[in-house]
Amino acid sequence: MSEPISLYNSMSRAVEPLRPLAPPRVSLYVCGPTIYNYGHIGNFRTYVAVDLLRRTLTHFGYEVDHVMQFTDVDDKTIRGARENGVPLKQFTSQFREAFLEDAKTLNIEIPERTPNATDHIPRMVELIATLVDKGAAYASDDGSVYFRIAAFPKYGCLSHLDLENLVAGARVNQDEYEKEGVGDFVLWKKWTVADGDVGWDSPWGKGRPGWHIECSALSMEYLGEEIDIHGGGTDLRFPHHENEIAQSEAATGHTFVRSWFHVEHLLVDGQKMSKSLGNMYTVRDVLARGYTGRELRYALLSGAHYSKNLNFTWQGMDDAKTAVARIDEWRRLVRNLSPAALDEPPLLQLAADCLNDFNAALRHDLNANKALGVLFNFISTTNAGLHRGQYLPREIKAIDLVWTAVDAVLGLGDVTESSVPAEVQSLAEQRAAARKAKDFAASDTLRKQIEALGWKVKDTPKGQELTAA
RNA sequence: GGCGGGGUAGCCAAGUGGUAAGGCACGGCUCUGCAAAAGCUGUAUGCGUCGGUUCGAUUCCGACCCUCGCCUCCA
Repeated sequence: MSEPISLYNSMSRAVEPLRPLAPPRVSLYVCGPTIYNYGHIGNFRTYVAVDLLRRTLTHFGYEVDHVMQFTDVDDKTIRGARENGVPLKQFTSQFREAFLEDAKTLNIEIPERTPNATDHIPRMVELIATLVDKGAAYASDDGSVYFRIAAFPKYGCLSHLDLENLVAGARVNQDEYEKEGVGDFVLWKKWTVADGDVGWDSPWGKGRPGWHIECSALSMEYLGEEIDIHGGGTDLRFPHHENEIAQSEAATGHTFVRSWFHVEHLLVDGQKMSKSLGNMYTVRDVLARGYTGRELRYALLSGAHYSKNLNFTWQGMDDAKTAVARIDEWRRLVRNLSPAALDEPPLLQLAADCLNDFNAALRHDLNANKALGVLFNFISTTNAGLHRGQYLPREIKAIDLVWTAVDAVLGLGDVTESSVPAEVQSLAEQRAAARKAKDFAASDTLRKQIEALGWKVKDTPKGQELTAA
């Protein structure tokens, strides 16, 4: 049984109740990365937000059918392959793998299907042919095919741009003289020398698909002509998604997407990421600075609502690290108190309230920050009770189950206790002996040695506790 | 020029027509050999500025200031 949820639809510019075509199924298409390089944290901000969406949908009882393509042919991938002297496929596959690894680092659930664009060229050609037949596209003399914007009066409906201003815009490419209209965009690019051995045969000659057509083709191929949610970074709104709508609806004659989900960009130190500023960080860069994927995920989730700019700073990463440590500390406490092995969650009003508030926050356009606030309030309250020993084992179980439910959405994961190295263990034993002998000078020295090895010692009523720093 | 997003404590960030969640940082206390962790507690009479509507506005309206983004292939 699926529960109602509201999402901001950037087409209508309003938060609307989600009304899937065939509940409980929700079809979700997300524009994936162009795999010519490692993804940066800005890319992953988008995919973490999408992951929050899919986990939330699942949490509320929907069956998510999620497709995300990998763009493995375009100017950048072709250039990269040539510069490295390797076949296109070889060049892109390494970055496809890297993306999946980084997604795993961030505990992002992999979509049900992740097709490569180049595996579906015939489907794209077919779609382009349909558009040509319907008069919505035309082949130029040289063998490229363009979409005819004049044939699609709705053009601009998503980005709310009007063609008059488009023409006045500064960045219109004036070089493509073959086009009938300045706003017309390419569906099929004729082969050029720079493409090397990359190219496919088509009714219009050798070439490759334009960027926009792949998403239309793959979305329709896997999810049908009309889908529930289509998402991606905010920059894709125009022209990419606008063009997708034009292509798809001109071909099918009906609605392509019911709700548009756009994730706002991430900034670094208040500025747009760019190579020249040296602030384009990959997930790997963040790990290299000593942070974990969990901490990055927390920072990405809590930094701002998905619809607003998120300002990434190293200070923010430090804050995230401490916040995650607070959660972890609470989790250790709960687990060490051995919750009862029960299948049925017992009644604990506190736990029920927490889940209700948590759900309410998510239901309203994925308010992750508010949801986290609910969690932290729960942590504070239960920490006090747990330290006082006021809960019965079955109540501790109820607390434990709250985390299970909440983390199914947040995806922060549980602390994984790494095994204590023998050297650290040995130092810890010496320290325990020193403390017993009340040789606190030796004890403090040993603690420093243990810390130098990357571990923290904590003295508890039950003895020392070791955790990886 | 067109369209849109922001301006809330030292930093980050929710939120609502009735008197401000949460995280981080900081101070005090409890606990501790000392720490750590945790708890308790203190930090915005205030939510860009000026007007207006209202019994009452940070929340609605108007003007203005500042800032960010998009306007043809960048998540």
